[in-house]
Amino acid sequence: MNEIDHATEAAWTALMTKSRVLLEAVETSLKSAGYPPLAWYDALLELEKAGPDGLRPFELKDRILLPQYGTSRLLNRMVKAGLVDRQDCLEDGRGQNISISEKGKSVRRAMWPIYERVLSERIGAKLKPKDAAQLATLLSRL
Amino acid sequence: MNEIDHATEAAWTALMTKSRVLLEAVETSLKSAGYPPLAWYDALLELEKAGPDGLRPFELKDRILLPQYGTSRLLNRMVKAGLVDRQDCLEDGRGQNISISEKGKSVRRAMWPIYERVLSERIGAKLKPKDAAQLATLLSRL
DNA sequence: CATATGTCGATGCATTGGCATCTATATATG
DNA sequence: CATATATAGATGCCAATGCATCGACATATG
Repeated sequence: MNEIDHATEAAWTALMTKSRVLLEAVETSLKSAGYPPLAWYDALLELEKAGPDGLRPFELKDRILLPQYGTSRLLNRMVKAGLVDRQDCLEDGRGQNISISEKGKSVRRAMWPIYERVLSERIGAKLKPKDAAQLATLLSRL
Repeated sequence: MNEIDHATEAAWTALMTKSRVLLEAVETSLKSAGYPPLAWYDALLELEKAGPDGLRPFELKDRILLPQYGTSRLLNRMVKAGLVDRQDCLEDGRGQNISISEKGKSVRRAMWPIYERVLSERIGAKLKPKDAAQLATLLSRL
């Protein structure tokens, strides 16, 4: 089997279109409020969830779906911006531990209302919770 | 209203994750088969659908969801690769007409089986047509 | 222990993308 | 018609990304 049916194509097209439009809406809102891109939020959130021990870069990259070099550079920028702390890893001489700083926490907290507002307007207002849940379920099967 | 419910958040997360993973799968397949990125396919398809008169760049940009400067540069590369032809626009001295070349048509045709295979494996095999249609419908409401 | 192989993270190089701005032409307005 | 404003498309500058590869350390294998 290889030919795709019309519904598959429609789902793909809608998936690409809407994800791009929504992502751009989020990015635009964050930027115009003076905040960093969404990728920074994702990284900050994962680091905050990981607790005070933080994460190794290779662990983080799997959670934020960024390539190894992309994660390396993102962390550089975030260190420079003072949002995360980098320290040498004791158990593994090659590695390092990344943890969120207080400033990082506060930036993440400040970004959330902006982010949430877009999601609320663009998704919450358009789909009842049941439909949103159904959407999530269908997507999770991909 | 501004607080988002759990289902909205789950839908958003799944939307971001799956769209990125699927897109990357498509891009990887195309690249490893020696073809250009998906954006080129999209542009070629729109130009082919537009017929022999082709499209003005500003028309194309709306259909492929690219910023003006992105479209300008994409077209540069595609002209250089010989996939599209650019000619001055008669009705508007500022503008130009872009049309797909024979080579462009054949490249698009050759890309499709690669593209389709990924969609088939990643979507068609996972969702019955009815579910895919349901997914498309839910997404279309966003 | 010595060597081969694997994993972690960084980086040089080239390509792509974002932003602001420019030129040229078109259209509107007095 | 003269001037102001708007639109089409290109581009300089800088930042971000992709790719390949590197150096450092870790682990497996003889």
